[in-house]
Amino acid sequence: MAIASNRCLDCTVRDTALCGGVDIDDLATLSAIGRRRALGAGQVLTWAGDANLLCANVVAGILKVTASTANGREQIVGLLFAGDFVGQPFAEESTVTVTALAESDLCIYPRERFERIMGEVPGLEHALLRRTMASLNDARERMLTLGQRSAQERIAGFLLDLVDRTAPFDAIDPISIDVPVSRGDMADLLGLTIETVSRQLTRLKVLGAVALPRAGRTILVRDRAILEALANPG
Amino acid sequence: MAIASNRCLDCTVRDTALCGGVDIDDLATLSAIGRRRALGAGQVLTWAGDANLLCANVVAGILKVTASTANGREQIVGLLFAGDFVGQPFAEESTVTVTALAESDLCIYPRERFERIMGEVPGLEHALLRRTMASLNDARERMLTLGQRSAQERIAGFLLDLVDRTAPFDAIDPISIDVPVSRGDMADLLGLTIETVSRQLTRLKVLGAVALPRAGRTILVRDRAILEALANPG
DNA sequence: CGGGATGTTGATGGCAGTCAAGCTCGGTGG
DNA sequence: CCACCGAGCTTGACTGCCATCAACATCCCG
Repeated sequence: MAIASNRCLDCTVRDTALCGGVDIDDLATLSAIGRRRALGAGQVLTWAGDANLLCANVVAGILKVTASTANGREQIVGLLFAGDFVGQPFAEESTVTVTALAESDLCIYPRERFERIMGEVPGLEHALLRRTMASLNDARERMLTLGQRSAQERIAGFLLDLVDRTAPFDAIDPISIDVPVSRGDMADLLGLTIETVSRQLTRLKVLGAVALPRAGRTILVRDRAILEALANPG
Repeated sequence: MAIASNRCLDCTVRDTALCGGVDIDDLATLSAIGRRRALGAGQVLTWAGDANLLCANVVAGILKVTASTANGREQIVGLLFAGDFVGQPFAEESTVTVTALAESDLCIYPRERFERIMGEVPGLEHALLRRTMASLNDARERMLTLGQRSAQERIAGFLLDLVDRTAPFDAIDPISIDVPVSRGDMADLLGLTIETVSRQLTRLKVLGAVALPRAGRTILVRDRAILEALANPG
């Protein structure tokens, strides 16, 4: 028990994850049902349509949450980073597929046991509610993008989100950012095709907004103002 | 107190709304801070960007939740019907605009007081969590539509949703449905333009899937199977 | 150094947006 | 009762953005 508790106290996402607000004593309860699991890039945690057996906290890495049409087209409906919560408590069946985009570590709980603990550990349900509402806000913003914005606006906005995520608030150009997903995933995230993503990026390069060293996942933002103008025209 | 409690017991959405799972005794607490408010068609309950002052239950009517770009394009990110919860507890600022699409009745609570009561009344926070997760599922399905489906698929899927919402499970064609929103709102909901919505509807008419008596908000679904084939091609 | 995965670039076409005109329907007032 | 009017809806002509198909370049890893 003490060992289990210590395991949580040492956790790298102790402060940012769901368990952050939980009392030290209650941590042991959580810890007792949690198991670490590593996922390789491309490995799937849960499939849409399968029985909904688990919840988890992301300890490290990055995962995508996807929904698919009957004929196989895929839409990324969310990205998960260290500290994020994964899963759908109280649902019998999973409605989304969760896939690791890179090596990831998770702290996994059996769903039903996790639900029971939520009723016992004060603050846990509240914390999850806040996270779920934040996810909903995120989803709504993404709906706005998917429904109303042009390819240009989507790419520029995506890059700005990345800058805000990785760089300090008052960072000055140029800022080097590491795109955590492939072009294909960018396309699925933004509701575009790979080719359109690629074309818009080279357009940004021509405009001088970014530089694309060695055609890969590193992007150098040379002029943030240009990106902001393109993301919000008008 | 007894009067207040009775007011809730008589409520037409007592069973379906958030307060459905609340003890009769606790209802009085909720009732004490709730106020009825009627909204005319087109009236706005909350503006995106304004201080987030209230939450509410929809007693009757229909409302839209919208997000907008800086240059005025609008995306409907959700519809609210009788029994649905409105608002963003724990947020200082509202991120969406909520507008009545038709005459609507709400049961309004001051946000901060509602938050306090959530901490006191057992089951309330849990019920809200479940609703929020349902909204998130809804939002994800809509993201899939906005990102990946053609105009044809969007319209057919939308009509099928309406059928499922209004008609009994085993209803046989033809089914008459009442579209609760204007063409313009359909467009904003589906990420299309008014003209495209109109064209796709007449296309469905030509295909024999629907009939459009007197060009308005009533649609007769003649052949549900056609709609299903169009909504899920491939 | 090869081979597969990933990313870029080019040519083309179709779907849906835009602009514009006409239609339908309900309401209003002469 | 009918003429008028305006909002909402439909239809048409045209344009343009982005998807599609295809070839090529680059990167990565054995």
